[in-house]
Amino acid sequence: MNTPTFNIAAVERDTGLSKDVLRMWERRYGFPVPGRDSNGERCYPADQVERLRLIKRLMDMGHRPGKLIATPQEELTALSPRRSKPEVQEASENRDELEELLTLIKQHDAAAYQQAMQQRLARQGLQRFVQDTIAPLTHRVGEYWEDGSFEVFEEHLYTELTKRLLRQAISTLPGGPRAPRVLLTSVPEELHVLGLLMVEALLALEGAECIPLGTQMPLLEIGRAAQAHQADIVALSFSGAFPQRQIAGLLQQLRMILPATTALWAGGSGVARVARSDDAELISTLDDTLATLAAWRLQHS
Amino acid sequence: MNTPTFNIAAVERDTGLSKDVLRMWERRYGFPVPGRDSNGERCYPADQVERLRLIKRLMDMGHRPGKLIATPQEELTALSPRRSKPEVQEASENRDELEELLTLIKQHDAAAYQQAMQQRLARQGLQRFVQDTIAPLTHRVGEYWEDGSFEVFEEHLYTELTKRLLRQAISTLPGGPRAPRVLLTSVPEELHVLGLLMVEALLALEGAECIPLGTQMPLLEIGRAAQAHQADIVALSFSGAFPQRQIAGLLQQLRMILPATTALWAGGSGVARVARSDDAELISTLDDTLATLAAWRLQHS
DNA sequence: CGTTCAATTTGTCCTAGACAATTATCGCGT
DNA sequence: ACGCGATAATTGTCTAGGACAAATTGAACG
Repeated sequence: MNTPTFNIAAVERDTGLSKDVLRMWERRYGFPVPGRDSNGERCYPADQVERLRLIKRLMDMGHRPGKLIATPQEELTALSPRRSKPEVQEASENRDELEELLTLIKQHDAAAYQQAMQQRLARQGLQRFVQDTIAPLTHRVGEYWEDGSFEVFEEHLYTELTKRLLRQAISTLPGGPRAPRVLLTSVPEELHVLGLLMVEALLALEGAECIPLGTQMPLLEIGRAAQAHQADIVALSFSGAFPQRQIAGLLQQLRMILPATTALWAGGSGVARVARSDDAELISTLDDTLATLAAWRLQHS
Repeated sequence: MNTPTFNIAAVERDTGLSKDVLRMWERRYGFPVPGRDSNGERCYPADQVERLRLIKRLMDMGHRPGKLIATPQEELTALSPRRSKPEVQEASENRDELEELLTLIKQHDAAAYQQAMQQRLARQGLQRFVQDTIAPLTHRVGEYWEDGSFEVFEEHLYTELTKRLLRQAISTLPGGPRAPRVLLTSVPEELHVLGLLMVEALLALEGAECIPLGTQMPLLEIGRAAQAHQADIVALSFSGAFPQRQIAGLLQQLRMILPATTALWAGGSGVARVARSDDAELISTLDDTLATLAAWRLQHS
């Protein structure tokens, strides 16, 4: 394995830090300090890219970049989650079972994981499977990812396999015209789809008609789609990684685009800290989803 | 529906044109000409965003931006595909059936589409279903999208429903340890997953063990994943929309990261015009996939 | 008619400054 | 001691134009 160097676009791709931020850090903090090629363009060595990715991960946990960059490399161990989580422990039996499932992922044993999950699904039924297995499991994966126990590719494997399970389960639900019609998608830049699938499963179980459009729909297209499908509700998902500050503005813009009769729901861990407004219903937990659906039905009966 | 304005970041999100390009076009061509807010920052009105998206779509079809921007709005009709395609017509019966399937999508009738596809899958078997139904259908969707017959959200609906069908079909295949072990993924910025799923279906049918990691894996992570899963082959997918010029460099970098014993395959319509090299096997058609697999087996027997 | 070379087009990168939004810190009143 | 508001530090994104290389087109020539 040689040591390739990365240009600034490659570093942006691999770290998620924008070119502007990379140049700004270099100017302000003196890190990173890439070499220059014959054209005077930045060449980042692999070890600096690695450090940048670590810093990004710690930032996503709530640390400040200024501190992180000043810290020497022993911050490698300073990755204890900063957000103090009260960590309401569930019934330990269930917890242990979930840990076992994640152990299978850590061992990269896709087949065993899928089989174990299928069994759980059959035992619990779809609703409890979503609420008691997939949701806490995904949350746990997020924690493991934050404290560095999960590699990126392990998280990807978990996501991919779990997506398949959920989609398969959803496809077995009865079809036919139902109400309300819910359009499920996310805005550009937001590509986490697991939350959408969980919501879809719950709504479909409750008799709603879900129109899954995948992720990354431009705002104007969401408006068109809502009209074409005569959607009663547009449901968006924002992951915790989505820049908080943009959410309120996005919802406001979308509210202006959508007909007044179309409800706008926004869910996912990204909306937890967003201020309430008249633009959209904010849904912070999976239970809220069902409550909000019930409220909608009451209002439209 | 009011007329919201978009800041430059929102336009980048919704059009896929980078901030640099938006500013450059304004400087060079005099379009777009956004208003300015109280901070002197650009505010793009909705109609200009709309025009930019149209221009972007025509560019993806092979037109040059300079010409497009100079053209007045009647280019709306000038969207006949520029790449002259010989269009080898298939047996018209099959063609008509495919058109019917797409008509269901155009009518936004998800349930009918899924049912029709399930029937086809049962009738054709998975391999022929992939090669004779999904592949040409996806190609056709691409053409419809290019000539403006398909809206973005219709293409999304097609993709989402088809993904589900494929994943479901794959999940019914027998499990267990098989060979070779193929790691399937794509690089960051590349999020088209249908091609990967088609390849996965074909390889799984041939007895390969597929490890699906979804899309958007950073290069260094692909290396780690290949090692952790002891992959024999790393297969990447590049869609036609992926910037051609970056592909060769990416493959070269990845080749340096991977152990020499791990094969590197690159497929998808994006690699069609990439020059051959020793870094990776280029796979331009689905048939090539099976041929390349056979060649690998011959070499490792 | 094909091929090579030059001209044009086009995207990305560069520097460096400004400002607004967020977060931290301090001081005050209860 | 603790909550709250005001100031201060931090940090990301925007703006401006200049430069250059990769890709494409067009022209000249064999």
